[in-house]
Amino acid sequence: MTTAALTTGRTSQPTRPVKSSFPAIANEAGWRCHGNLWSNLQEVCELLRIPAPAASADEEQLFQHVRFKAGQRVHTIGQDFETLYIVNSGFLKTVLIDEYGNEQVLSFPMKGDLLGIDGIHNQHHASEAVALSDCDIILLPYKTFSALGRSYAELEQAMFSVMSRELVREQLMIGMLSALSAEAKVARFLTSLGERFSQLGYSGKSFNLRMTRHEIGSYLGLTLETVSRTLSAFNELGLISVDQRQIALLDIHALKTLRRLPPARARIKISEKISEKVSEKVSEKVSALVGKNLLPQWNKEVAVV
Amino acid sequence: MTTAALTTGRTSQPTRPVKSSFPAIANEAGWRCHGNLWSNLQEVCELLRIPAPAASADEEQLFQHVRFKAGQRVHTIGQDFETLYIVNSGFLKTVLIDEYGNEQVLSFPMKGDLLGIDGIHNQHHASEAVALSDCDIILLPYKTFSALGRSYAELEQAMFSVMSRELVREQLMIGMLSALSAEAKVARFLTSLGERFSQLGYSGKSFNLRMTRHEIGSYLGLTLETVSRTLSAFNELGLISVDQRQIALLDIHALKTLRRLPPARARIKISEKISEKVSEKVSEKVSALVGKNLLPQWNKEVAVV
DNA sequence: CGTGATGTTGACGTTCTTCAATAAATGTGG
DNA sequence: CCACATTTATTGAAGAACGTCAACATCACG
Repeated sequence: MTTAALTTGRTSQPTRPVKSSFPAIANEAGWRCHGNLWSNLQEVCELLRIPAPAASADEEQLFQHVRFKAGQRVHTIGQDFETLYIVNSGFLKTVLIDEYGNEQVLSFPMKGDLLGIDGIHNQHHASEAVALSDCDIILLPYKTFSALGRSYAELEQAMFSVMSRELVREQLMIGMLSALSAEAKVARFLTSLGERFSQLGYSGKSFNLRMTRHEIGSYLGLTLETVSRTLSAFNELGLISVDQRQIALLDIHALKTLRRLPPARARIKISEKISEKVSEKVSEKVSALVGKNLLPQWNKEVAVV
Repeated sequence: MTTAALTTGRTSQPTRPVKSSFPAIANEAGWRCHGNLWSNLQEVCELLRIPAPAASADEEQLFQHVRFKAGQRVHTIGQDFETLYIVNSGFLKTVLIDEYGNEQVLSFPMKGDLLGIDGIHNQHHASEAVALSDCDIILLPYKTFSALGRSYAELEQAMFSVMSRELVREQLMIGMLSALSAEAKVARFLTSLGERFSQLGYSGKSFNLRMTRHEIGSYLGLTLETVSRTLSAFNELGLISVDQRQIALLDIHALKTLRRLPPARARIKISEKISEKVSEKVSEKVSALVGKNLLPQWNKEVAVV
């Protein structure tokens, strides 16, 4: 299908808001295929969204790029930890494998994300990073990084900040996993994906999912069927449009504030009413329903000493 | 109110551990009650289970202790980040507060745990730490820590390791939250608490819970009723004995490997059978049942490229 | 001793999973 | 390029697991 073709084309190399003024290397796909690419510290910092240390141009340190094909592993559980990884392009998942060999998806890293932090402790990786599309990854050998930290105190500081950021992200994930309904989980998953895409310069309202329903379900603590059903429900309500992995967010506000969908029988009425009116009213309708089943679980908790 | 005032007063302007020629003080509880206690870097590192840097005795740095009464907050959400905290004694919870004021428990720190990491990013705390019992906390002002890191590279390295450890812990938490049944969550919660206690030199088999059923439920993504019922079920099965907050773990192996309990009607038969036999057989019985409902959710996932 | 916080237990309902059947998409080898 | 197998996605029906509501018991604390 056209969709499919478009999708693959896009995942492998989306048109990039390039900062073309770079002298050494421009981030263009064509340049890479014949060999490796290298990035300097400044590029790395930019990618990680941390302030670059004032470059002392003499001791210019370069970092190697490595390409992974979809399905390949960047690192595996138990593997010796030697290097951190920064995603320059492509999409991945990180997973935990439990005692029975089942995957538990922990995150879906993309451009600008840092991989491998979990290996610092124990010198072994606790999780596994798998490429969901072809990826371009920058190697940041931990020894090199440590040495650099000694020269640039800001760098060390920035790395603490990145790790802290990651920790907060996981905390929010924990909160979401234990407190939200299936619908709310899926809704937030979609909006947060959208936000990440738009931060990278892509459309935050229309994008392709790089992962299967199963992987989404694992990430959110749901079954793939529940994910599929929830997406279908959102689609019927006009909150999103979904065709396989092609997603368009139609009512981001409703998705963000949604806590629980009305029961199916009530929903039918709504969509009937919708068909009578202009579709712009959907947002209001749904918003009105949002907040009905508020505080189903922790509502008795009051944050007072 | 008084609490709030106290909290703010204390956290907003903690007395700084100045470089003072204070004599080193032994960690005896009695010595503290009339005033503050101070710890040197070596004690701090010991507490954090990281290698202490070879002490250059001249620039001996001391860190102040602060005591918190049960219910007081060590830091609150949004508060400016100035210092890290190390638990020297006592029990706490860290919580997130959602948009409706509901608490989400993230962890139950105890002796040797590091608090406040989430504040490094953004310079504001993303979570709240509340004392569940009277606590003795060591202040580790971030500025001081950063400065020390410049002198002792190992210290910085160790701090990366601690943060990585924390990250891995949270990853495992995510895995547990999304993959396990209520029974398995409670069982693992108990055994992991036991392990932490025994690492601290207390009994790992018999201890007091410092938190309410509600807090456990929040931590595990369950309601307080489910927690209570599950504990009762374990009690009936002879896996634990529970009386209010006093817990004794009777069959740790079964608790660790348990995935799902047999339905209540089946359970009755078991306990009848048990009463006929010696209670030592409980473990085998339950173990036999464990593994029945294996792989209910992610079992079709195969980790192959 | 009484009051509020905490814990237990039951009955019931809803959400989500499980199982199953089918369809659509993707990849493979001829 | 087409048949084929494989993976992925959709949808339905049935039931289990867990949450909700409620009543009561117990504990902690002033």
